[in-house]
Amino acid sequence: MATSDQILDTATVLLQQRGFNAFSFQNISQLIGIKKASIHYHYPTKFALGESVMKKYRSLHNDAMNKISKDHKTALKKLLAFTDLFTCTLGDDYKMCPCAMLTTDISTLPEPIRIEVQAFFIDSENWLATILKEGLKNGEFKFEVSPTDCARTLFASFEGAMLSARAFQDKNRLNKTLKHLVKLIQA
Amino acid sequence: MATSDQILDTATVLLQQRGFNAFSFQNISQLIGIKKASIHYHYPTKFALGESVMKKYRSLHNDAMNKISKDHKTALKKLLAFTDLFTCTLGDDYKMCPCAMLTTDISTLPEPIRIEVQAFFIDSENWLATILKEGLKNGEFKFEVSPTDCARTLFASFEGAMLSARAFQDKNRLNKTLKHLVKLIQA
DNA sequence: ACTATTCTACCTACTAATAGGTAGGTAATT
DNA sequence: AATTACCTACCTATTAGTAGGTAGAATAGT
Repeated sequence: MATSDQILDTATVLLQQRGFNAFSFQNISQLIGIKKASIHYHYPTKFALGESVMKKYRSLHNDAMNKISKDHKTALKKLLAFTDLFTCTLGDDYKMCPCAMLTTDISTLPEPIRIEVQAFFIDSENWLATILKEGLKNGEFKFEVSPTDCARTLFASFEGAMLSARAFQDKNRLNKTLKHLVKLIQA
Repeated sequence: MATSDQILDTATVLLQQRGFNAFSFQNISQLIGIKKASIHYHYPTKFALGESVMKKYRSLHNDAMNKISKDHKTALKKLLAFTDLFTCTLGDDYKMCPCAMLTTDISTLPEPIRIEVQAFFIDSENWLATILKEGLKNGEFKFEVSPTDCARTLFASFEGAMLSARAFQDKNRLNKTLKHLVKLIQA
């Protein structure tokens, strides 16, 4: 794998595990076996690296959502597949979504990263709103707010559920809450 | 106000705004007008300070919950008053709950702080579960999971809603989601 | 009541480690 | 000859934390 991708992937995991202000160029360099200064050749600043991390993560996340739209027929199955993304992200080491990590750090971050974080929220919420509209129309779901507002509630709640699971190192906290939230909007 | 309390309160706000790994003893000392080294007299280490912050915040939070239990009659009104705590915490500068901040930072924190963070979750969830049980019994609420699981879902979702509001600097994102979540369990 | 001692709550001055970032060189590839 | 992808060596700023000193208040002994 290209060094720039190794840097990006390592930074992504460190961000998910520790947060933006708790990992360093030295951490990355030691993990992939290059010198600290060499990272600056690929990413001039830490902020630039952070922005690239978020851009790639968002792109992969959009790919995953598109795949779900293709692979599943019912709105419910699509929504459940979406919740699986959170379970996968949490993994065995209780990694957070980079978007949630950067949101807590947001007051220390420059505008380009903030915009990427918001874009991640918006992409996810838009995809969810589409699925919710679909499920509302064909009677799979019921909810009394707009699909947009319901999507915002679900996405924020999913992120919160990850946080809770992380605090207790307990995957059940995530899985149970995901299932419960889906049940709450089922017709 | 006693210096140790000034330090504690300043640290609390800095934690809520920036996260544990993005504020320093120097930040605190400059804000309250003492020397950096003097903070170590009151709190030997940054971790000790963090633990004290969380202990005081949890204590005040428990007081607030007890007051709600006394001041309101119906379970619904108690739950709504609870959601107001989140709105107040967010404030005008989009502060997060210290518990959520420390949860993202948790892999960089020692055991005593982790225990405090978990205790904050548990205190909140237990209080919520009591209110939910009450509302379920008298027909104010309906939900198909245990009060404990429902409490966990609600609390995690509330924290997620704060995160979302912070990402967009938009209080509506918090308020709408809080209202929506309450509505979802109303009978 | 007066003195001696101890304690409180700071201070200045320092340390070792680490942070992000830069300058300039080099070996291999194009 | 120029470009790519690194390297060594360095910079300045900042970090948490420590050592040791000091002014003033509280306490104890006579």
